[in-house]
Amino acid sequence: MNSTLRTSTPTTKADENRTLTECVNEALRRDIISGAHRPGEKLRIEHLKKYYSIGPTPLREALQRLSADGLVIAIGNRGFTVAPLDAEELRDLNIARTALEIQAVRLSIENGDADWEAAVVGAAYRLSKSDALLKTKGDDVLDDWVRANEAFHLATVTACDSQWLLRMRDTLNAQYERYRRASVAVQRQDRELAKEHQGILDAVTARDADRACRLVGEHFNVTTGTLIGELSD
Amino acid sequence: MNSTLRTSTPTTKADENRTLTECVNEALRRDIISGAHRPGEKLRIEHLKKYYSIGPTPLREALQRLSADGLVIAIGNRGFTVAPLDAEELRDLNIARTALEIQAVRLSIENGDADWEAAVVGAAYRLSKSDALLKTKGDDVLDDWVRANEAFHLATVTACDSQWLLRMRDTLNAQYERYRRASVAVQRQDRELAKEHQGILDAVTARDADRACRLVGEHFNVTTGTLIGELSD
DNA sequence: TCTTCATTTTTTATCGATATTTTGATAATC
DNA sequence: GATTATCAAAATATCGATAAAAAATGAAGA
Repeated sequence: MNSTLRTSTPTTKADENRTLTECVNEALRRDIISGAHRPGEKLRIEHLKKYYSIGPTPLREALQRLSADGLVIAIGNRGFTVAPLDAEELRDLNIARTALEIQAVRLSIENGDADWEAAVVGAAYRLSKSDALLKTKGDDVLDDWVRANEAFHLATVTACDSQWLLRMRDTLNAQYERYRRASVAVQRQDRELAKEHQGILDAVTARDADRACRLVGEHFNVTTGTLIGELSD
Repeated sequence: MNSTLRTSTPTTKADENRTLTECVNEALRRDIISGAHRPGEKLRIEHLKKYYSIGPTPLREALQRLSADGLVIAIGNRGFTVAPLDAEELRDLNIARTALEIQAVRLSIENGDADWEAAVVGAAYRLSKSDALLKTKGDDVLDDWVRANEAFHLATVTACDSQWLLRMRDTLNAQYERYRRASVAVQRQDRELAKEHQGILDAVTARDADRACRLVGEHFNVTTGTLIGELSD
């Protein structure tokens, strides 16, 4: 029943059993995070209807959900826009996501079992491969690196045993990803990202929560600093 | 144009300029937090249509927004239910909200100016009055106490200078408030709540961030412990 | 008595049409 | 010339109706 929505990935079998609201919600989310819909852009219902080949009702429902997530700004009687990007907000965002990440890492180190630790080591190894590849090749491996990077950081927090912590973290990560994608600095690997990740891994396997949290905080601050610098240009 | 939605508060002037989606969203939110719609309850569109005297479209839009906030569970083709309450989730929730609150308090103490400090003192004084009243009288002052309590804690964090931190905090507070309301322990003032609040105030005015964070964390844990104990009965 | 399957009923999801509101352009007034 | 008023055009919000899906009902067979 569901037709393929105008976005990169083709319709999967899983889509069959989904409502149009869910499909268009995910498509819009992807397109906003990836930058296909640019920050500040007006999201006109009539336009989106054609773009995603869908009626106005599921569209509006998806937009309402996204506005609760902060990816879309909804103003009564004045429609919807993509949430804008702004250097000051990025600083703000980094504060909140660091608070959540650090607590999640701390709890994971306290609670995590051997399987968790192994998964972290695996994700770190995967990321180190992608890191190395990124230095030689260019854009084509960037998507892979972004996924591996996210997967590594996610692995470090999965044992925290708090769904709410992870949920809030997800929400903020989606926001943060927009800033990362909007930047060209992801390609410029001036920093020794690999070493920072290795340091975090070492602290995690040593079960040194304080050190791990400190390193994660610094890691986030450096990344954010780079992005802010670029955004202020 | 907007008719009064079936909820306690009467239509205010501000309502005039709001969309029905916004109105019903707030009404539903209030009614879910207050417990008028009980945890786990099925939210049937047909029923709500009559209850709030409104069409299905703004209703569904509001429900989608609330599901992004976690107050409502939306399952495709199976409609909406009020998110259930559960002792394990409360523990989880408390972890996340404590992480945010503590970081917000720490930043507020670092950034807050004299005006902020004065506002905290004022809110604490207001709360102490309500605290005292609660010991003698009963339910009729409970709403006032809930407001004063929330206002005090909010005052301690407003200078944190991170909208995202405050936004996430709001989301989790709404959830937490449901557990508080579902409990009868709010009335049982066994604990020396007033003293705990006084301790937090002292630490804040002394600009002792570490002590303030520790006290807030303990304060949250004790409150949550009481609620969990009651929920497990 | 318990399944299984078909049928009915209820509930949910979606569309198309309409009413309302805002925006933009043009004319009128100070 | 700047400001306000008026109207037309566009966009948004909302409703009622319909299509689609799930749940409930009940009959037939083991």
